[in-house]
Amino acid sequence: MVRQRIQIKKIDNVTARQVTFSKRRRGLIKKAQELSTLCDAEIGLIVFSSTGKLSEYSSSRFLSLLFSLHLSFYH
Amino acid sequence: MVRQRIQIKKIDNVTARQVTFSKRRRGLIKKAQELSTLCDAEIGLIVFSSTGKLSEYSSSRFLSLLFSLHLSFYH
DNA sequence: CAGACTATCTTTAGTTG
DNA sequence: CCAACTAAAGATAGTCT
Repeated sequence: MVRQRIQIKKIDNVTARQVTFSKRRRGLIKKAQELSTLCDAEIGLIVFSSTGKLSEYSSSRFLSLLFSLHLSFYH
Repeated sequence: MVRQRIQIKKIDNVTARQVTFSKRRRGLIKKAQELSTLCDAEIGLIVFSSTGKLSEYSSSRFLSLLFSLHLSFYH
């Protein structure tokens, strides 16, 4: 996306992959936050990195919304 | 983000909010796909619009990964 | 290995059809 | 309501420290 536009395929170099992961994960979460705020949407996002680390984002009412859906499913 | 930089707060006009929602939802899912591919990450994304519509994205092995975790949690 | 920088690419707000 | 366009803002690959 820059200097040279990159191809969207797995980055082989482990270090480069981790760097890109941390930059883009931040970007993705920011975009999710913005969409949630601008459009009043409820968003849940879960990311497992290839090294097994977990990242998550959920908008303020996402989890309670899920829980309500869960309740209405069972009752 | 453009012409005039917008503030990140809820868009009042319903039509404008829906248009922005559909543009940005597409962008968000694209970014999620790219992160998954580039960095070999497993990603799950759930979006409830303010009108109650559901959108989702999950990378190829995300759901089976969740299911494995579920199994190992209960056994 | 984490942060700062920046040239360049991508996304998108506003507009028009 | 949808799609195309475009100028401007935002994201980021590569680099350097």
